[in-house]
Amino acid sequence: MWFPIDPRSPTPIYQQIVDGVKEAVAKNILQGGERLPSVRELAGLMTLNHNTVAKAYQELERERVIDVVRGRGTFVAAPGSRPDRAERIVRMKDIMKQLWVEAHHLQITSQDLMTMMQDAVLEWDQERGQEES
Amino acid sequence: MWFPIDPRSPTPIYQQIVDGVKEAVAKNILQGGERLPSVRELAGLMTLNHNTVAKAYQELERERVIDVVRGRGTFVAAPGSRPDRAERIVRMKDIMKQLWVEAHHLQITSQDLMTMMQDAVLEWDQERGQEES
Amino acid sequence: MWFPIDPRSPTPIYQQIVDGVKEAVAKNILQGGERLPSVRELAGLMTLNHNTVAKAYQELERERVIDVVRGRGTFVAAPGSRPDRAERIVRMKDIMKQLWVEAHHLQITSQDLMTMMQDAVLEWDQERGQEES
Amino acid sequence: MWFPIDPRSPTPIYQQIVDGVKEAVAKNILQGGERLPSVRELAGLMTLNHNTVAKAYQELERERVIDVVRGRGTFVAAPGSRPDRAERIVRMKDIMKQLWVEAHHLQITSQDLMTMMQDAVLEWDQERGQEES
DNA sequence: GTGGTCTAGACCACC
DNA sequence: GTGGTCTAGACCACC
Repeated sequence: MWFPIDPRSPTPIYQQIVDGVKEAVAKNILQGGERLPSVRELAGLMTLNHNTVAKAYQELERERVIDVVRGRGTFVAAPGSRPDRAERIVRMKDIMKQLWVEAHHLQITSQDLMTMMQDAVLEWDQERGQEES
Repeated sequence: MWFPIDPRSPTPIYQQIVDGVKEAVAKNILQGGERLPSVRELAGLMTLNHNTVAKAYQELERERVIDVVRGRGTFVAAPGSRPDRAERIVRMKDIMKQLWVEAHHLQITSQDLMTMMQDAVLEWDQERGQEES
Repeated sequence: MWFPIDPRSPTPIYQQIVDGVKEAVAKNILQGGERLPSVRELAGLMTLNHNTVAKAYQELERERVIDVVRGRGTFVAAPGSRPDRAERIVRMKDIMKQLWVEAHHLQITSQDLMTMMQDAVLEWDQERGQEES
Repeated sequence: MWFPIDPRSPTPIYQQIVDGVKEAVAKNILQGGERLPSVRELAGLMTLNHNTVAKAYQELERERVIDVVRGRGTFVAAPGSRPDRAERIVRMKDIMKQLWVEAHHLQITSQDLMTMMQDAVLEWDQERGQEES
């Protein structure tokens, strides 16, 4: 498990961790049931404050991406255990709209946008396939 | 021209204005050369401080979405005058990845994602078409 | 005589006129004694407010670049009639420093800066030579 | 770190801070990784409002001169992390032309201009050398 | 403690 | 009238 942290980014560090873990899960780099490093381990590895990592884990647990089991450790949630579908669908529409707005400012037609998206998705799906257990 | 502002959102108000104007331009609700309300007019209409609106307009000018002519007013930029393509392409890939990651957490297949995107794009393109001058 | 005006630039329009006239004089496109268009003529040609042009001419007269003769017209000053040397030397040092600072942020060595400057100066001197009366 | 602020200058105060920091970095008075005073510290030292300093820091971050790490502080960027070369080269040509135009109005020959520039550059390079770590 | 945002209100340059 | 800047002071998220 690894992902880059940019301390200079306007995105808070804890959010970058949240995004990084979610991406790793989406790509199957982290798989259901797999153990994550403890808060203090990860903080050590990334030279971050352990409060920052703890906050990221709390957010990931709230989003049902991971399960924190007191005294045992932190694990990637089984895919079945992630509901809050409504919230995510709203969020997806939001991201789709952002994408469409940016495309138009770039003077990219909707058709070209769909092609670009298709290509990118194929690429990420392949990365994901390679990690398949 | 109108878009809702949520003062309690974690997204800063000035950023909501930036996003709102960019969306309106992408949807052809605001067209090239069209005049925007003055900083103080818009502030009055939205019951915001003029500084907040001014900050939004400055950001929109930096992104080449609008042209600010001191002493005269603020205008939607002609489509041709918006470069910084490289920066926007990077941004688009970023948004596409976010979308793909969220989809996987929702257990939406890439194929379903493409279908949802297709539908949404059709819908927005239609809204845009209706505003065509 | 011609130079482009960018109404979108943060540089005030009257300042752009001042800069444009000064550049034309430095390049010998405008020569000592030559008549400039009247305030209203130039305003008409450039579709600007005549107040803007008048302000530019006032500034050019203050800097002794032009002579405004009431009832007769406006003329490029003879080279001899431009003192205020002290003020200009201060200004030159200022511009030189800006140039040096920008170069360092660009990671251009002072030696390369001098070479670039040499090349640019040769080019402008040639343009100037072609206009020689 | 120090530079004078002239509250009556037409150059906005926040821009004077931007210019001052950039000059200090070019002169090695501020070195890569070095911590700048916090927004409120600098505001206190200069008896300015913290918003004015914050605006300057935001502009310096946009120009990649400094790194702002939220909640931690503000640091001079490593020299490697400053791209936007194209934009800066355009800006340099601009400044070079201004210099050349001013020189001609002062009736300084191009040759004398190059000599003055050479001398000034030597002087600033020496200041810079003395700060070398 | 760190930077970021926002309101309120004043003042300025430019048109 | 137009946008831009600045102070004063409050409040917020993040470390």
